[in-house]
Amino acid sequence: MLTRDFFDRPVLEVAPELIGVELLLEGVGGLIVEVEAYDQSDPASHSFRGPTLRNAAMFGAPGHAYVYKIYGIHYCLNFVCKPGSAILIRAMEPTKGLAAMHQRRGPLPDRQLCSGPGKLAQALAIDLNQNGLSLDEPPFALLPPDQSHDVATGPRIGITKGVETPWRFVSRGSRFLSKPMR
DNA sequence: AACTGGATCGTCT
DNA sequence: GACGATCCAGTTG
Repeated sequence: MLTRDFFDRPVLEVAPELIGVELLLEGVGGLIVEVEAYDQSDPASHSFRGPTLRNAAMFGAPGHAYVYKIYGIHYCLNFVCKPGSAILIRAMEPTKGLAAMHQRRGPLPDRQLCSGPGKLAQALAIDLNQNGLSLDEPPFALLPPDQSHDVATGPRIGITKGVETPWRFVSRGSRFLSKPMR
């Protein structure tokens, strides 16, 4: 299990180490293949203008979930690191509970089940009920990688500020990314 | 393959 | 009152 100490470090140190980690919610999930880092100095981050009701979890204890709703439709899952910083989980390679994920996402190819932050949240049935939950106890489980992964870095996706900041981390060559890297 | 617009609503200005 | 750390379907090339 990945415990609080793992997350109580600089967000740029933690983010690449999440590639290959198995994320499960109620036993359903897969291997993390794409993440993005956000911190308080970053104009693209929800924490940039300080604590609010929505981003409260981002300023809480490390090792907890920060979930928010975007565009009135989708949910996105983050892992909180040091206060004001978090890592957006953007894509996974499905490994466990494929039937449950297909039930929630529809009869899609496996590579499209979790290939984006909103898709991943839908596949795992994540909503605001998970906001603020600890990542080292049920319903969550985080298991360390059993192989090493080649991590590639590049600019983040879908933002309008901090566009050049290369804080996107992906498993190089993975077929399960939200978008190919560069 | 690349781009466009629509869906839909909580949060902050 | 505008906008977003998105997704999908439709159109165009």
